[in-house]
Amino acid sequence: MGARDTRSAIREAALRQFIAKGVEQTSLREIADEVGITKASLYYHYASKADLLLAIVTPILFVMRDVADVLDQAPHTADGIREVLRRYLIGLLNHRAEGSLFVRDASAMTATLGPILPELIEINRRINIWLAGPDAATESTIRAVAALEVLNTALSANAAVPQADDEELLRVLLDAAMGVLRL
Amino acid sequence: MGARDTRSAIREAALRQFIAKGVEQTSLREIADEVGITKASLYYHYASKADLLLAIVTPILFVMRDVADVLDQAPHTADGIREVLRRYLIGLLNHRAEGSLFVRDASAMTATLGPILPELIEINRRINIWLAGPDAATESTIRAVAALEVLNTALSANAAVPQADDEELLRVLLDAAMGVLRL
DNA sequence: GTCTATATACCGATAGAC
DNA sequence: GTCTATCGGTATATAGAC
Repeated sequence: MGARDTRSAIREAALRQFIAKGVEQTSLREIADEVGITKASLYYHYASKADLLLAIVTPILFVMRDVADVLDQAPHTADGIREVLRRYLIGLLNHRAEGSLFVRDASAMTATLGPILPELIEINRRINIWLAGPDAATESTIRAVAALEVLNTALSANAAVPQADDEELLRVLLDAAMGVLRL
Repeated sequence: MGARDTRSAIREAALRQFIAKGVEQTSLREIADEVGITKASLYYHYASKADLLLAIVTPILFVMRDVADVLDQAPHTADGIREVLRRYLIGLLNHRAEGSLFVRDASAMTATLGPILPELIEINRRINIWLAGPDAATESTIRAVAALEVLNTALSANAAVPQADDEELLRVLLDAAMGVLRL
């Protein structure tokens, strides 16, 4: 097995166990066991547990950057807002496994992800402010936070609504989030 | 300081640190230090870390039981649904500190809360099914999950929307959740 | 009830042979 | 790249004096 394959196998085993048991509840030995190597060999591929976790969740950072990049160009109209929400939701659906780590293990993320966490928080803040709109009334801000929460339902929908396919999740959650924003 | 006071002080210090740093990232020594006793003394009051965590989050179990108890009596009409959601949301607002542990540290909860977690999951499932209604179409189920997610926004609203008071959170989130359910 | 001291175990991480 | 062996640290939990 080449280096690329082993690295992938490590990330996949780690992601699976992180989701199943939690980040802190999963030791590097357990991950190595699943891959079929020793803990010391795992350290050859990833310098630390934080490094491994970072490699796993960076796709989420890219999704958020992608959304942030269109914020200033998108018109703050019903269609513009729907387009931003759609982009956010599609990104989550494409990376729901990695994304679910953030909601099921937010404490571990905060404790471990030094470099990228501030950027994620800042992007999230920007999206919230943009969604709330120029008036920035308290009610609008609450609705903006709640609308994103609706989209985050995509991360746990597989467990709660297994019969729903991605197209239906996209359509229903997008419509529900727009409703929360009263659009 | 009597036994009752020490026990309360332990729970309060633990809750504060669990929220600030996460359950797994908080050691019993750190909790004992904040209370001003030693770790060994803490063990006199709580038999284990799991025991302490259980004592902290049981109010949430009572809230959920309270909601579950009215499910079968409440009519499945707009008014009946609003009343169930209101009860759920008021319960969360009254115990948002304890409740936020479940969303920020769900993995630790799963790993630690043996006895009560199955009951919480079962109640959550019952509420979802009741909310989705007798048709149980996929879209209705998705909307039910998303509506509860909107209410859960109350748990993080203090950080995201500090200027919102509880009355406004109750009014806006309840309205938003009803909107998600198309009522 | 609180303490000091300790048992036991596992963790993340490293050294160095192959 | 993978291994064996180990370091240093901290965790939960317990024993027993006061």
